[in-house]
Amino acid sequence: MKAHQLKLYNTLTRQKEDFAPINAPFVGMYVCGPTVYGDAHLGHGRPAITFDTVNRYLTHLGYRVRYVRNITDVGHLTGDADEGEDKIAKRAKLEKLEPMEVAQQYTDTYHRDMALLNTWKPSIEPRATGHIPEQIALVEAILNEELAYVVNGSVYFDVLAYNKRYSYGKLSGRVIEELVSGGRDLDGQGEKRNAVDFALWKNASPEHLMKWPSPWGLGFPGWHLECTAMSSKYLGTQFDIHGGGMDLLFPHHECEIAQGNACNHQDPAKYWMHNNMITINGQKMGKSLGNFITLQELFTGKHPLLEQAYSPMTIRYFILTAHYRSTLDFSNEALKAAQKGYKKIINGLRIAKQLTFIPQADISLDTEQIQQVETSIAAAYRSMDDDFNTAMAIGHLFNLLKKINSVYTGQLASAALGKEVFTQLLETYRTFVVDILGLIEEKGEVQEGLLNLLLNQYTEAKTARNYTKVDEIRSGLKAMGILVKDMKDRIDWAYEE
RNA sequence: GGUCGCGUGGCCGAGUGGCUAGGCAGAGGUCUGCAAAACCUCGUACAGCGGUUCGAAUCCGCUCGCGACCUCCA
Repeated sequence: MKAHQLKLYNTLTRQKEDFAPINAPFVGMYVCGPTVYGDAHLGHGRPAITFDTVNRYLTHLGYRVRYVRNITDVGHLTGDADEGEDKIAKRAKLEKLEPMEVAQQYTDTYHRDMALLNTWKPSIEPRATGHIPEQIALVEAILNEELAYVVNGSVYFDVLAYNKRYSYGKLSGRVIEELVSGGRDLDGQGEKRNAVDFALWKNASPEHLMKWPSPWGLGFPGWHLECTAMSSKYLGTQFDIHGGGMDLLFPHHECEIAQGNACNHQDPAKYWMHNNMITINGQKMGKSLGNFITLQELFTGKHPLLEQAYSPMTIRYFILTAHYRSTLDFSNEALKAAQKGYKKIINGLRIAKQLTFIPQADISLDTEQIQQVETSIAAAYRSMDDDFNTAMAIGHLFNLLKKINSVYTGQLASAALGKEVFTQLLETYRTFVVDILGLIEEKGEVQEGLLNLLLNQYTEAKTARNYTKVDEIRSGLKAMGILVKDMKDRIDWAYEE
């Protein structure tokens, strides 16, 4: 294995930095998970796939990753600044269910969709409601530091007091004075001393469904607190990577940094990574805009904007063809192109599995071909080392695929590459596609035994020059998504692209 | 209004101061019973206007257009 200098873009410093884990070979990574009050949509797919790929690549490089991704099942309020209603409780009222029933239901569908997208499960997936004591302890610690205050059974973080000792706004680049003066919600400040303050603990009204006893009375934790509680519990007070969507940068992640410093006197994470948004017609796809498409709708094609269904692997491939820090625009055209690209990659995988090295004494090494292969392999790794540039890595994979296909069709002899390079070609391709990018063959209804029977018939008919029958079989299989490929010396098949 | 980012060929989407991104679509070719697949070749793009430079799509400035965050949001 070559030496890799992985670089990643750190939102905190706004530049690419050499990745150096605090305690190599161990890597601690925390990623903000979903609030389980609705079906997962494309926007949830992006961070899940992005950080799954980070996880996969770090693992590939030999790091031992502990990947923690939370489930938010309480504390997320609707409406403005700490004044709204709990999202899950709201949904529960609508559906006449227990809040935990709602949370369970959407946790299950989230897991189902994430499995379909072939994301690895997190090492630990903690729930906010399972960490109430830890969160209460944090509130007490922050109160002890005199960086929070109690009002009517609620506790608020005192941002101005904090900013005297630390620096609030360093992640998002906010300037505290502007936040204070230029704040928009002049009306709904309520109990807070200042609009920039945020809730650590909220007093629960009598009709509130989810509430716990605390030193300040019955209540529930503020949204930002859970991530601090769970990340520090499972990864320590300072860990390597904190990930999430760009929309969480402010205020959520900013508040996490503030809470971490207030309790532990250090920044919670060394590297902050943020994936960009998925847009639709140039606008962010999100719940607030109501323009989101759920993953299930994509998989089934049941949505007015969808011209057809797109498989989970097509979605995964689609997301990986863009760099994670770029916005990615949704369109049927782009999805269809992704579908074809994905099929091409996967057919290459099938082919790579079949190919073996054939020594041929009469064929000499082709240095130009060898160099092209070696260059592409190195470039694929370099792309991943450069802030997980999957889009570029995929480009190089297609170059490798061309070589594989050339060997497959007999246009390039494996002997011309030499055994070592040939083996490396197949191995690198497989490793990137399956292990790193997480693209796998989707279980089709293809029964290989039946298919081979048909293909034998096909070959027989062809030998007999019964082209009517040949065409019949070919078009019949095509209707089922199978392409028959007439090779020089044999018949093969592929998924239709 | 404040902060930040973006504008690449028909579409999507990478990118580095001079060296082919790639995919999809399209054209031609090889192969083929005909196709398909695969492979080879091709378009010669970087919002506009200035500037820095031997040389910029890549650096700087301005203009135009778009978006994100500032409020729950992946």
